[in-house]
Amino acid sequence: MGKVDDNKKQKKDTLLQSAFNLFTGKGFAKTTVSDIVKEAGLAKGTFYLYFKDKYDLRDKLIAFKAGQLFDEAHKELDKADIHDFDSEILFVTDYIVGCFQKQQPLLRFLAKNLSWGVFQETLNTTGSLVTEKFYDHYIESLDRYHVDCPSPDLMLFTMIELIGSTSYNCILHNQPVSMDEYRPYLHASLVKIREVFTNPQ
Amino acid sequence: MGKVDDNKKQKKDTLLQSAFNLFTGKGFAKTTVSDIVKEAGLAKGTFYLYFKDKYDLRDKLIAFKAGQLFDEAHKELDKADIHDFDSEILFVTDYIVGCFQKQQPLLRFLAKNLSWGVFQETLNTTGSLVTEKFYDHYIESLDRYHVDCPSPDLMLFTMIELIGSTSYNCILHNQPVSMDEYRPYLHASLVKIREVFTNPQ
Amino acid sequence: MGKVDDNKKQKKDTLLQSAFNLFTGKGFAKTTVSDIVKEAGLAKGTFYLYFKDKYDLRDKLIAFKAGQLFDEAHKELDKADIHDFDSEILFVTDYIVGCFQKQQPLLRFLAKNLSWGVFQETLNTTGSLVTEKFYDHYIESLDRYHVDCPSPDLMLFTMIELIGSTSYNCILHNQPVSMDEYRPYLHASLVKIREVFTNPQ
Amino acid sequence: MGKVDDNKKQKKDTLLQSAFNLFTGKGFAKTTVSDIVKEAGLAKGTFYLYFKDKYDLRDKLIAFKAGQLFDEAHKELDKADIHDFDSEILFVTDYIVGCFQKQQPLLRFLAKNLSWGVFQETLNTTGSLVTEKFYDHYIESLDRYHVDCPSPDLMLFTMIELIGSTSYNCILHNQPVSMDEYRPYLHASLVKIREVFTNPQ
DNA sequence: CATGAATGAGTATTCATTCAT
DNA sequence: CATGAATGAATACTCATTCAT
Repeated sequence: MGKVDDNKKQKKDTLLQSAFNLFTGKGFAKTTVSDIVKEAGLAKGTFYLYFKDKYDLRDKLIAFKAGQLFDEAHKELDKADIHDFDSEILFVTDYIVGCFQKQQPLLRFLAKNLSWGVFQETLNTTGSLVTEKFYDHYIESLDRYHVDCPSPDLMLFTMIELIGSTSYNCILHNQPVSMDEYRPYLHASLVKIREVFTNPQ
Repeated sequence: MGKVDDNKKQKKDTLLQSAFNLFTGKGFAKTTVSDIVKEAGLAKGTFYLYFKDKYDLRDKLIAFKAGQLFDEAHKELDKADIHDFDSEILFVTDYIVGCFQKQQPLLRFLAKNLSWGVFQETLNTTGSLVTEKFYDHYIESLDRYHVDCPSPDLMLFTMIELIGSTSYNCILHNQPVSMDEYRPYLHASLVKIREVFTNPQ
Repeated sequence: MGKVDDNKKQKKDTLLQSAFNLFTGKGFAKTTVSDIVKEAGLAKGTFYLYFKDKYDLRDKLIAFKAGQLFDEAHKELDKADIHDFDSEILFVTDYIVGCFQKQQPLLRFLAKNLSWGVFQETLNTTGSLVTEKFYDHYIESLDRYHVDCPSPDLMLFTMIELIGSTSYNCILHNQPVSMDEYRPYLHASLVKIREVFTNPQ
Repeated sequence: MGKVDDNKKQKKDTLLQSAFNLFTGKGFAKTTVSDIVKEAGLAKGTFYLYFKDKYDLRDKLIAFKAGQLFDEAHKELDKADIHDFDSEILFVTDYIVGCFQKQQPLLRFLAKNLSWGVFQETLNTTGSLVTEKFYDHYIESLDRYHVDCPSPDLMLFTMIELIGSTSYNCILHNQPVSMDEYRPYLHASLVKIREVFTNPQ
């Protein structure tokens, strides 16, 4: 990668980061392209060199941030001392929920976008293979712990949807209860969902 | 209610209906107040006699449409010949999912707004008590079928979130599978969630 | 016509006149919609209430100005004491050429647009019947002076094209000669063209 | 001319040709410098090595294309077996009109630019002497056929203007009639114009 | 010579909102 | 109450031009 390409990558990243700050700060709708380039310290035209429009940037940003989140969760999981499948699920759940609690703007932005669609997209769109690693680990864990799960995708889908949508309400609006109060129920529900999708050995 | 009030109510409803058509047709962001009044056959100024702005109308519309949906589900449930709690849950689930399948624009609009927040809002905001009836029925059913559920709100919340977010993906994008393929898993998951929140007798 | 309609007509005319001043002053391409509304003392949005865009205004302006020119020529012809067909032709020619000499910006604007296409357009587009009167007079004159002209449209077309395009060069650029020097040749050519299209009696 | 110069000439020609395709395709105003260099497969900066701006290129292109047209007409005339002055005029007229009919984009581009001004310009601007040859031939023919024409430039001017502006309407818009229908009248008019500018022997 | 990333002034166009009728 | 003409701030997007490589 030459000097020019380095420079280009850096410009693009600056735009993405500036946009993220603004989107999480004042919301997507109220953020203008002018705001973004001003924050990034670049010229208006430069924006259009890297993104088709504001929506294009947003989509790429969602995929990027979601991928990043799964990647971090995966890394932490590797470090942790866990020896059964359910514990892995709950660990990742807690990690993601913890991130959301610490970074509510991130949650607000990813909001209800943390769904299967994005999960798929991060796999394909992102140059990096971050989500792929996470997914591979998931599949391997099923095998490692001898979990007989005929439809692993559907199980993962169900869990991600439940985590995402309950986080939104409990963390951002404390509705119907805070996430700390809800977490035990979420854990129990996830384990039960695991039961639905797996056969006893 | 006098003739004038009738007239006013009718204008408001016309605006709501026109807005719904446009929001589901070309999306909220791309729908302008001009579009709405043109579709409604009213003057621009008239809009502001009934709504503060586009966002005000949208919020009222979400509450209205969501309330309507629950109300219909409730009415159908009353007509049906059902004699246990889980069957009631699955009946309502199937009714709502069925509506979404038939009216995908409705799903797209309510989309991920069909959450606890809206559910609460319909209870308070809407003049009508539609959702209240649905909620009362739910509480009564727990009692009628002797279901020992210490946190009925949390159970309802968990179910609504799961139904809403999985519908979005399975119905609108057939991702990861179609709703018809996913429904058995959704049913099983809901029953398991019911177990999480209830104590055996 | 009510007060409001009067007001609207006046706004539209103000925009047309302001645009004409600017188009003839600094050229069509360099005139912006902002310039036009500023000159007219109106708001930007008002422009789009009356015209689709700058091009729409230009087209309407060409038709309007061309029609006006023919109308004036026709009125002057009515006043003049002329008793044969060729004299009428030369009188109108001189009148139009005279206008162009006095109002070179008008010539520059109408430029090579003073062609059969515009002539037709003024007949249809303009609400007024100005050009129609001119055309009717032309047809009647052929009859009045017993001129046997099987294709009056083609004759008029040929003359208008020749007058328009030679005016452009001779008046605006004095190329190849000034209009005063060229006029005798133009007259002679027009009379000869009349001969081409008419049968001797 | 060295290899480098060849290369330069070729780049310039590529730009001219690309611009011509685009100008005739989507119009001058809507064609951008970016479009031109993309079509030419060159870099943006390269454009400015050869032309001052888009307008500079256009002017050179008009002169070039018009000169080319006259040059071809002249060459064909040389090959043809023609023995009187009027026939030469009509031959050239038919050749030019024929080109326009076959290449309507060319007509649209040269459009009303095919005037005395351009004719003059091609004589001076173009490095080549193409138009000069055409003009010399014209002057020589007057002499050869003993045509007594005191103002040859004015005669040529009148004819070119008439041919150009009638072609525009009849060929591009079939207004007021098609060129095939109009051609006899054009011929007759040109011969009559010749009469205007020449003295009988 | 050639490149193409970067620039940022410039422009068209939209649209929520007001208010005189 | 209802209207819809008028407003003008706000914004997206373009594109000619430059200049470091």
